[in-house]
Amino acid sequence: MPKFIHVSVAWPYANGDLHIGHLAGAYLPADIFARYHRLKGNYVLMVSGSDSHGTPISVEADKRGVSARSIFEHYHERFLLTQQKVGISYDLFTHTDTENHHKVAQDFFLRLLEKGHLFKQTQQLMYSEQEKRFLPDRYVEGECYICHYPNARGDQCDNCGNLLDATQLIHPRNRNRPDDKLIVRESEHYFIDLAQFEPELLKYLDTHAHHWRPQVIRFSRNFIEDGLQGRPITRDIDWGIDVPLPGWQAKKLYVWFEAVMGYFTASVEWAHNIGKPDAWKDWWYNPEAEIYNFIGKDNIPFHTIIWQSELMGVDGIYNGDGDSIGKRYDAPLQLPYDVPANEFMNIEGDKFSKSRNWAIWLPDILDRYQPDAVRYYVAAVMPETSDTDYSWEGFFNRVNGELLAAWGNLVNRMLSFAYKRFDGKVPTPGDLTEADQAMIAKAEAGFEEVGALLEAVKLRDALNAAMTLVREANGYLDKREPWKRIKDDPEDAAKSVYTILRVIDNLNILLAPYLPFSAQLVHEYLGYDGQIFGEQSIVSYDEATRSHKGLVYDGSGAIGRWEKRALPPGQALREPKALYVKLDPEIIEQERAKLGAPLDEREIVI
RNA sequence: GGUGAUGUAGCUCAGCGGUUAGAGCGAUUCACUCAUAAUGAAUAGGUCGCAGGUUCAAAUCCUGCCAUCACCA
Repeated sequence: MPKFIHVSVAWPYANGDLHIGHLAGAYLPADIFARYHRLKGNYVLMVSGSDSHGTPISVEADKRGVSARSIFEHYHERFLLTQQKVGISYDLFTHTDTENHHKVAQDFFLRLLEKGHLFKQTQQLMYSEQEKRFLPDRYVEGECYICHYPNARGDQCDNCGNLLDATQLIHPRNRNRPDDKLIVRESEHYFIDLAQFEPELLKYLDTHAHHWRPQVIRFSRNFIEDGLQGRPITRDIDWGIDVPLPGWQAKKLYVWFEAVMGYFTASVEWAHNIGKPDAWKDWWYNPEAEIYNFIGKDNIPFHTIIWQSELMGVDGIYNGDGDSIGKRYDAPLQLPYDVPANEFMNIEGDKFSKSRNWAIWLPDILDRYQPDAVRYYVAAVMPETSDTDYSWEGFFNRVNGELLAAWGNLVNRMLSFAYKRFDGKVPTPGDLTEADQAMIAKAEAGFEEVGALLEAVKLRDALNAAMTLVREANGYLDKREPWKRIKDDPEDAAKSVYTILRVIDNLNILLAPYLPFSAQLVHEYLGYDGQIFGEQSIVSYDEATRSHKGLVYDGSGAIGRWEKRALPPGQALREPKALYVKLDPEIIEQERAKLGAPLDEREIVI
């Protein structure tokens, strides 16, 4: 029975390009996981989108003197192109400024209000007399009341690192208008009453603890033990989703409150786009479905506490409960089954920093390196259990020494040998020797072994297991020596060459979730037609007042299956070419020299 | 200050109560030449941060300390 697998992927802030941390933290693990489940024949719905709201977008817009909208549209476009280029196979990658997202977020708000999960409270906030508005914390500067550093920001002090309350700063001032007068003023806001959900949250964590990563469970439990506070879900800003209440139009929904809903709203949008408006319920109301949230560790409480509370609070929404679509499942709204949060990926030993440009930008490196090379290295050092380090020497060693030398070379050496010496066809062997059969059995057993690791979201271990089989295949060849036997015992050479091609065919599927681009090439060199995976494309969608673009995946033509493949003897091969570009050792120093230096944005070419 | 993580071969890491502590890379030697000089085999290399404790048995559990880091005050 196929399973319903929802792959919810963290929503990137659309205020700058995607970098290697995004890829390692969420997008690549999600994509590998989704591709595996598609090969298994499961129903996968993988969604994400650009986070269009929030202060970081406004800050970037002010810095450049343009509108918030133009900032997020610019980066949304670049996110689409970047992720298409590196092969992140979203069923839908949309953004949070769609009419659909606005409406669903407002409906969530109203339903939470109606069910008594919200309360109103007055807050003290910094108000600008010149701008006639409440200032976001980042726009306020002043003397730190802890360490007395004179240029602390309203949200955090860059000198002592403490998080600050903007209203307590000594001599507060408007960052953009030195002569402005700031006063503390009261403003009324809605809060979500998280404490109401505590017993259910603890029960939820208990029932999932056995298959969650230990650090995710620990962090979530500590968060609850520290005491769940009401959290404000509205703000006095002008860029965001309107609070859907009379008299509240000047305020907006807080970005953290509405952005996590994107997993749900994007599912609803996807169903609408494919013309089956209630198809999303197969994941969100189906008790058999499994929802996985792929995020970075900085986001854990939002995805193990806050999002669950929102979902519990709106249970029953759009499920035959006063809506036009009707009921499809008689079950509560589904909570995430697993939140496989990744740790951080540092760069050459130092933390990522946008301001110092200590970063590896995806559009930049995808200009120079193959997507599968980047995917391979990032998967090999994926921060699943602890922080890891991206180093250019590591990239060079892994790509040249493992991806190219072990796997690419195995494919190349035997496909070209078969192509030249066996008349461009898969050899027709007689009875295989014991060693041949054992080698085939080992490769076939990989579907169980690697598959179990992938299902447990142990992606680095799964890759290691597949690469171990690659090494064994190289070892097998060394013993069977078809290049010698072709001279003295051609029948025996036919057996070992057939065996190794068949092994390559199987290993290629095991590696396909990691290396989708080269897997397709190997598939074709072996003489097969058709696509292992579906097609990605960028599509424009119109709503009543505006339109937006999304990255979508069409798997209808995909023929790849996670199962043993019996390569047909006699099948015509296609002339193989080397799969991977060999890296020059010079790149190590060249790339290191780029770190920390300013980098201009360039057009992304697919 | 509190909480938590990390500290294992030259490097990157796995192992988290039980036979002589493992893998990949790097080093050395040998084999091979089909292949992008790519592969395979063998060898060398560790008192598992330090000090105590629990146990028949500890890298693995407990306590303290040191170092590094993260989160929260």
